[in-house]
Amino acid sequence: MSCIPELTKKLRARGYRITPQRLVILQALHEGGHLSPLQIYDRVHETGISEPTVYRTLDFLYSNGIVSIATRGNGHMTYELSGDSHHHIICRSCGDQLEIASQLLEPAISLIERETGYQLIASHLTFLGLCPKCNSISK
Amino acid sequence: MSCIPELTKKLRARGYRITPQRLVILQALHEGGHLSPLQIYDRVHETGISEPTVYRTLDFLYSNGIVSIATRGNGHMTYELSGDSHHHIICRSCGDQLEIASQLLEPAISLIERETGYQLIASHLTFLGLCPKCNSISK
DNA sequence: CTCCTTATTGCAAATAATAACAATAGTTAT
DNA sequence: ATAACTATTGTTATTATTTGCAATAAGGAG
Repeated sequence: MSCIPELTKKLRARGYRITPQRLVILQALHEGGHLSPLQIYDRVHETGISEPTVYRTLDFLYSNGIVSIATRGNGHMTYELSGDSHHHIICRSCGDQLEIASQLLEPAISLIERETGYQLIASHLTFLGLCPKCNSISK
Repeated sequence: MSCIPELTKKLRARGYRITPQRLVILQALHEGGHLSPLQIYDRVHETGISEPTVYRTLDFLYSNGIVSIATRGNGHMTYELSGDSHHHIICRSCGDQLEIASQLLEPAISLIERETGYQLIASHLTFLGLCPKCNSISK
């Protein structure tokens, strides 16, 4: 969806700067997929990047729609590159995860955009639910 | 949606226990609306409830669908009672919040439930977007 | 009502995340 | 290239959140 040159252009246009730290963290996310802040720190701290920078960079990338929060189970967040749009359901009982194709949500999203005037950034939503197995047990 | 007697019944059926601490925290959420863990702790610590208990109780209530995460701006989460179902859009640029009626999402949610077999817990979703004002500026 | 089982709590300590601020280094213009 | 402007970084210190474990108490059985 957004390759590096595109990204840098967009960010610079907004007055932000492209730093080695940001590129390294993007790279780590590219290689690692879903990662928590500390997992990212583990991967990059040998280059001299500090912990606060990891957190700040993730906030920054998140606010700019470049990474998304992939899961928020029990407070622990993991981040991943936005891009390929899909969503997750997590079973609140067994923790199982399932991907949802983005098409299932597209109608609702454009409806919301029309109703509210907002432009949504909805590349990775996470739903909480009960998987069929746990659902039948809990009855 | 779920009054206290109902709740206690449901939780006990699952093998959990109803403690004074849990009731006090529920009460605080009932009175306070959106609250962060530490805001809740401020409200209840005079009753002797410890900080870890606040966090653990919120996790517990969240896993059981009794409270929802209301916002996750910059990592700071606030919790609120589930129940009256509505959703939020937060403008990633100015932070403005808007409520979305749950009806807008209901079709998509039941579609997902049919497709996946999961039963969704989707009383409070948070979307990130750009409000009309910020959207026009950033062009 | 009393005993038993074990979920839940508080305490103390460890880890994760954020804030403040001076120093550094992208970026644009000269 | 060089200079100037200021976003971004690292350091240090602070605050927030989680963990381990012994002590407590909720809820069911007798």
